[in-house]
Order: sequence, then structure tokens, then C-alpha cells
Amino acid sequence: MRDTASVLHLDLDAFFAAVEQRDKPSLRGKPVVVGGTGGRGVVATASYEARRFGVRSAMSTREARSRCPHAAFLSGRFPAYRAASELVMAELRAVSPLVEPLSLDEAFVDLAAAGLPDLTLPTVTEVAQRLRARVAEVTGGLTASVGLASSKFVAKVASELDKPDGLTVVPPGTEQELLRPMPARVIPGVGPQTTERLRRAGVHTVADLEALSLDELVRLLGKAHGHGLHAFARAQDDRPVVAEREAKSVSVEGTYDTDLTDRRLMEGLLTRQAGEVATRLRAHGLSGRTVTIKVRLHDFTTLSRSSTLPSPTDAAGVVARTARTLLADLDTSGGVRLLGVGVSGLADWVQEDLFADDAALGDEAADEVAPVDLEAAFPRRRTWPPGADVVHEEHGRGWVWGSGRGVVTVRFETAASPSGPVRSFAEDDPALQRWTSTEPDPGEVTTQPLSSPT
DNA sequence: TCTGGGGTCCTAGGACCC
DNA sequence: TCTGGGGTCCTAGGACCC
Repeated sequence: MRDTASVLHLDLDAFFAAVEQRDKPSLRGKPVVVGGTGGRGVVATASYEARRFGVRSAMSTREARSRCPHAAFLSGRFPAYRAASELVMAELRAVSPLVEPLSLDEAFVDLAAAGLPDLTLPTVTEVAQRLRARVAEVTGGLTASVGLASSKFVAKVASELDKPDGLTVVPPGTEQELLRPMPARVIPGVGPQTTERLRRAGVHTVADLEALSLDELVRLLGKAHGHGLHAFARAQDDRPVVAEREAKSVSVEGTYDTDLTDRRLMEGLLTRQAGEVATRLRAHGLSGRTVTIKVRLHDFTTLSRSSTLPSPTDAAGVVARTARTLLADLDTSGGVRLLGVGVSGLADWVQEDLFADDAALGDEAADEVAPVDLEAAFPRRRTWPPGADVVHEEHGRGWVWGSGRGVVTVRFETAASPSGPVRSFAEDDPALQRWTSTEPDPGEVTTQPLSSPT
């Protein structure tokens, strides 16, 4: 642990929902829920207005709808979130070369690598405030909460303390007095199961945890976890901020609104997922030796089966055939709610001579798959998901307010032109198109750098 | 019709090798 | 008849994170 508050943790507030409110003025000040909108969807992000009704991340969308029926339920526009995230990460890197993104909306910054004149509290505080202002400026008004402390652990705890749009600085030396009264749950790696185990052992707070010996903790939680908690309970955390981390696996999975029972359909879906995995492997110049399938049964029991190949592959056909073979050994007669395919044991090289063969094999193997109409049974993506950007020949840019029964309702409103009407169209109206371009609208006057995500 | 998707890390047992 | 140990790889499952 360092003796300066030079680890910064930044967390964008209600990120996905905030991007939607930024781009769709009618949603400002209103409850917005972004996440899965299907029958088995869960909430990814709820705006603060929706949180007032008890809507939370990871809650089923069904429950969120019953708690807050008048919220806008949107299925998410990842290109827009990624664009906003990249602008924020660029601002962080302008402060210090040592930036560790944890997700689209969160990152650590090591101010000790920033080349500042000093790392005193006034200096780092000013850097943090300037950074928050820059984030708002460059994203068109998104707010961030920031924590500054002597370690990742405490910086992250600190960023939670004044949300949204706040800054908390923990002076070095005061970490333990901050942590002691907090629930043990604030410690990274302490989730529901560990919390329950600790509760049964009479441990509720960080102070309670601190009273346990290393031996007791290891007995209670195992070696790695025990050692980790022993240190965290004392605010000891030497984990460095790491800029580049290599991917260890690539996977695709899907939960279906109704349980699958048709094996040929499952094989078709696995094959399609294998293709997506292979595409992503190739896009990153990776290949891997271990193919894993994941199967969640109707009763939520989750199975995995894996097979390690003699050499790494990035070929769709090889991944697909391996996946289908693994599925063959499982009893899925009760119905399957989730299927997934992943590749791990990644290497950043491909065996050149095998590459051509594998690629050819890939095409063949894709064709081997049972003749089910996958697109009819499970369309790859719905054309008009709620919240999606669209453009109409006559009315211009807008977004999907609702869809179903052959009709799509569009609100013609963007951050740049916030006063458009709401109109309905036939779903197959050729004048209406998904807006997928990452370029700004032709002719659109953009005053906010992010109003047309790139 | 409770319970997403993309990840990481850890544990534990068995095979196999020296 | 009894008696090893360590190391690595692989597999399956589970907890956790955002």
C-alpha cells in the first residue's frame, strides 16, 4: 500500500440509462431501464428515477416492470455505449498512461504514473475534479463518481460513497477507520455466499472480519479467499494498476424465452454460436485449444463440458463440431433454457498449415447441421428492439418506442432535434431502417461531441 | 413461466510423469 | 506385505464481478 492517495477509481453513473437520456430528451428526468426486454431478461442499468421505485441491476425485467410500469424499457445500444466509454477512457489516458478499464463504465487510474509535481491531497483532488469536468464535457453531460485512495480497494469503496456525481478522497492513514464499520460485503470477492458464511460465523462488518485470525479465515473460506480477506480486512491491498490484460477466453451464450427440447435445434444454435466465437477469435488474432459448452437446464442447474484439442483453432467448423459432440453426452430431455459455447486456452498465434484445412472444414461442418430453420425459430436479432436508433426517409432520425403485432412506433427525437412527433409504421415499411451507421447524420448540426456515437 | 451475458479466479479429483 | 511425493494437465463446478 502506498502513502499517497494516488489510485483513482472512476465510475460513470447509471451509465447505459444516462446515455439513453442524453440522446433522447423525452427520457430525461424519467425512469429508464436498460436490459433484456424479453421474457427472461434482466436489468443491466436503471436510471436514478427508476431506482426510486426499487428497480435494481440484475433484477428480472419482469419484476422491474411490475415495480415501475411507466418506465421506458430499452434493450440497449452498445455501439453508443462503447463510443461514450472510449471518449472517457481517452480522457483518463490523457491524465495518466496507466489506466485499467474494468468495464465500459469503470476504470482505475494510477496517478503515481501521471507525472504530477506532487501527490499531495490538494493536487490529486484537483486532478480528479478536473477529470470529472472533462468527462461531462466530452460525453455531452454524463456524470461520474470518483474515489481517490492509496489502493484499488479503498478507491473503489470511496467512489461509491458520494454517488452520483461525487468525489471522495480517503487520506492515507485513515483507511481502516473508514472501512471498519462497513459491511463485510464491501470487500471484493465477498458475494452472497461468502456473506452468508460470514454471517453464520458472527461476522457482519469489516471490523468483525479483522478480529478473525488468518487460520480461522482459511478454514472458513479456503486458502486463496482466506488470505485475500485477511489482507483486505486490514485495508492491505498491493494490487497494481495494470493497463493491458490479455483475454483468457471468448464465449457466446444465449437464454431462450421458451425452453428448448429439440436436439437438432440445439445443435443449430450451438453451431451458430460457434461461428460467432470463431469470428471474434479471428478478429483479435487469437485461437484456443479448449472448447467448452454451457447448458442451463429448465430447473436452472448449469452444466459444462469441455474438450481440449491437440492444437489451437479459430475455425468455426472445428469449434462447432466439438461443441455438438459435447452436447451429445448430455441429457437435455427436461428442456434447456440456455446454451453457450466458449474457447479458452488462448494463444495469439494460429498454426498456419492447419489454418486452411480448418477453414474449409468450417464451411463443411456448418452445412452438416440439421435442416432446421434457425432464423425462423430464433432470429439472430430483432429488427426493432426498443430504444434502437432508426431513420425514416421522410421524418429523419428517431428511436423505437415500441413494436409488436406488425407495427413499430417511432419517436422522432434526438438530442440534436428534440421536438419530433411519434408515428407508427408497418414493421416491413421500406422507408424505415435501422440506423446502424457510426457516422453522424448528414447535415446534422452537432454541438455535443457524442450525440452521434462513432 | 423468478434468475442475462461476458468474463475471471479458485477448488478438487484423476491421469500421468519423474 | 507395507510404504512416497511433487508437478502438470485436464475436467467440472462454483463464486464472483460489472
